[in-house]
Amino acid sequence: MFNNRTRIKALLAMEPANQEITVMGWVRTFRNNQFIALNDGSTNNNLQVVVELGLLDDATLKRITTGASLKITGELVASLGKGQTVELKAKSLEVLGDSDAEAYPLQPKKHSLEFLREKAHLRFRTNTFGAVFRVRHSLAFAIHQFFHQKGFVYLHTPIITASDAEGAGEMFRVTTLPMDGTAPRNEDGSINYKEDFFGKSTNLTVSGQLEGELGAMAFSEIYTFGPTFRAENSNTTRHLAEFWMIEPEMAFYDIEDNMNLAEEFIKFIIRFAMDHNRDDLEFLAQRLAEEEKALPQDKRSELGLIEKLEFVLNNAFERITYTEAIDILLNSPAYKKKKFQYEVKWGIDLQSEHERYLVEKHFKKPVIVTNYPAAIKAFYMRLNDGCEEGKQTVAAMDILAPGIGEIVGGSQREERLENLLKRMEEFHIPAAEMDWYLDTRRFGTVPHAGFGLGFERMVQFVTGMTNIRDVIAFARTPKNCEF
RNA sequence: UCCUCAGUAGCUCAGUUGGUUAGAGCAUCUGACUGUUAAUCAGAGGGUCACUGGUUCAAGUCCAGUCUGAGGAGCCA
Repeated sequence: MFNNRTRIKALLAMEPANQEITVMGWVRTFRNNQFIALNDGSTNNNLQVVVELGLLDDATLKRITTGASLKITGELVASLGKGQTVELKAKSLEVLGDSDAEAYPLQPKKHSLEFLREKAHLRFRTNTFGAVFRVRHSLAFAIHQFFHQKGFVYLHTPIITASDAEGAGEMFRVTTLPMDGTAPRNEDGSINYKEDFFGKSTNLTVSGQLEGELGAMAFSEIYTFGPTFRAENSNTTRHLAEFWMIEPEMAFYDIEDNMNLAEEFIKFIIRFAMDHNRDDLEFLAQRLAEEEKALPQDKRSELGLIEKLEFVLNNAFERITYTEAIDILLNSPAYKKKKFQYEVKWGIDLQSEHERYLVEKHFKKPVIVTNYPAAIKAFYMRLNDGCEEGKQTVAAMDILAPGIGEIVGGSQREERLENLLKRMEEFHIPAAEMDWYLDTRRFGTVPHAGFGLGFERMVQFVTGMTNIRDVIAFARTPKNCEF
């Protein structure tokens, strides 16, 4: 019977009245042969367990090492020491699992994030990663709550897909054919995928959007929240080969409705984490402030983590069109001083340096950029009517966040069959393979819109972690698939 | 994939213009102490200087290649 234990989070909130309590957890540090800092993951705060002299024999005392798991029964009393209000006076202590102090990699000291990335199987046991993953959980939970209360249907779109028309990046191939050169061939020497498991060439999904649109054409509003795979050789602090994405898709929404939903959504989940993970966020804020002390003045954040999140909650996102964004860049001191590496003119895709300037220097808050040139955006985005000759735009919207860059990419979808077919032709997408998708425009098409939010980027934004590999349990990146 | 930087003890790092036996703090182990807060004090052990090759009387240090990591860029969420 193990479930009579009290979780440390609950215990720390109790009034001490010499009540008998059983706790279980892992030793963070054992001081003075007398004070155990015990953590069970329910909170970042450790419980101080006091082991009085003579309670345990020397052999047992020696087994209380960093990382060991313990079951302790004792009395909850007001603490005599300064660092905590309550502590557990042990009456009995059982070592559930030993932890060889010489072999256990985590020491009661500060470790680098790079080192902990290599010990990802143990890093949940540190303060920083404990906080990050509790916040990650809260954000995930809040996402379901937000959409559920709005009547959205959670749709599980497929992980394996035969569609390669999304154009959202390089894909991972899924096959059961042998890789030793003996796979069946066509007459022209190419691989014969008719012999493969699904009878065609298949991949891991890069987006659930197209399937999501099918759902929206029946339920009115759906969202997906699942893993997404991109085989890009990206080595950055904001890319993963396997990441989680939230993709709401709404019938009877235009681009304006889409932006309103995205902004409300982001604020809701941040608010949820602020309300439910205050301790964790305060710890992370402190960690970040400590980290930034080492940076030169101009590289430090103007606001602390909590202040940044509060600022986002209390201010409307800036909304500008792509054309306005270009004008701002062209009139910026940075442009006039030739600080930009890449050319700025109408028609370019905004580079990281441009997005950063808009978000971090000019507006200093999240910015929604809309109405991008049609030439640089996906085929399914709705063509805007009445555009100037040579300046055709689409009803796209990207939300740019300080420090992260693009956190949301979305659009109103092209619901007019003729326009969609024309765009697919321009993008060399074979309409025959997309017949199922085109049926939504043939049978009861409606104005609709949606967006994709990169979950890990959102977790980065809320926790202040600068490397995306530190906000997912076991990161998959080029040349790295441990655990 | 491109650019830049880095790889020395379990961890974080120092190591001079190439020159004897490669150092520190923390961790670990042993002992002391016992109301500590990353406890403290004393002592001890711990190294294929990423790997391969080259230059040299002599390489942790110089050169070339490879691998790994970090930051930035591109691709994007």
